[in-house]
Amino acid sequence: MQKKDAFDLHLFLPYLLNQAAEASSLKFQRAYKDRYGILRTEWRVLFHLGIYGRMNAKEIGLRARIHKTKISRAVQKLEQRRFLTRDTDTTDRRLEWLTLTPQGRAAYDDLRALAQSYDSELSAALGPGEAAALRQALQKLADMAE
Amino acid sequence: MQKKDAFDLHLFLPYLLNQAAEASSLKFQRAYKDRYGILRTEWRVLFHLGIYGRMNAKEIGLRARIHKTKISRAVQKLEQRRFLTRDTDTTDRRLEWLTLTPQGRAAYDDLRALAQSYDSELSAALGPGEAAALRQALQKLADMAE
DNA sequence: TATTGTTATACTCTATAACTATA
DNA sequence: TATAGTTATAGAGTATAACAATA
Repeated sequence: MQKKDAFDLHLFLPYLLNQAAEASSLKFQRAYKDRYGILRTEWRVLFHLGIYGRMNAKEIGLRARIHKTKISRAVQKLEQRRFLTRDTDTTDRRLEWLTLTPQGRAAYDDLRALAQSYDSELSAALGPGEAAALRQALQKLADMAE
Repeated sequence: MQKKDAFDLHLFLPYLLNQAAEASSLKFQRAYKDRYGILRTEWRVLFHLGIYGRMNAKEIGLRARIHKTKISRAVQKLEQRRFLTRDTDTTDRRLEWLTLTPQGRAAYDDLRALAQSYDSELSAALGPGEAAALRQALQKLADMAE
């Protein structure tokens, strides 16, 4: 029996979101780490280049809401692993265009397939309607903090 | 126009969950940090003691799924801030019973009220039905990783 | 002066092994 | 031997200020 002012921590959204995010990230995290030795920001940058093609750091930062310092370091790592190449823009030499190498694209293709099947697995566990509703609610929350 | 094999990163559940968790945690995180100078694990331990009363580290770890080393450090910090006291169990001297001090309870009461109003705010932004469905889906995901 | 990207630095969070003291 | 809790250490993630090069 609970008191009038009872508070259920396990229903508190920020707490619950963290638990779910951590649990659902673990499996995928191990995959990109074990297979390619990359970290969170690095796979996110890899995916942006895989999905949208050639981009510069600024654009990636805007789309993924990642700070430029994180991107800078992730790009260095991905370059060291020969997953991307950098080309200075010819008219504005502050800009660097990033492109996946064949190796980078192969890693992306592999991880994307994995992400897709893992996402399907999670969606199936939730049920299709529930999964769609979940995505919508999460996007609302993510956008609130703009 | 998207290719057949297009993958929308922003619909990938682990990614989306992280974005929403981070966004929704920020505001509350600043509150407990600015007001009481405590960190994530510390407020979680504080809340467990506030909600359930006297507990030992093991019990907190089981309920909150926090590793014992994290709890150990959080308890030390909370003790330094005079938010809790430790009492060795009389029959099994390996056990330490943790109890909030009046200061600890005051901090809990303050933060709990804040958490409640923040949670209401988030729920209202989502709509009541959607918020309930969200909580249910998140609990399913959090429990999957047991 | 403003912008793109880099470097330095500090703090937060997580994971694991090894340890103590008790049982 | 097993358990409750501690310490040490490393790795991963985040945040911010200051900087160089270019516009």
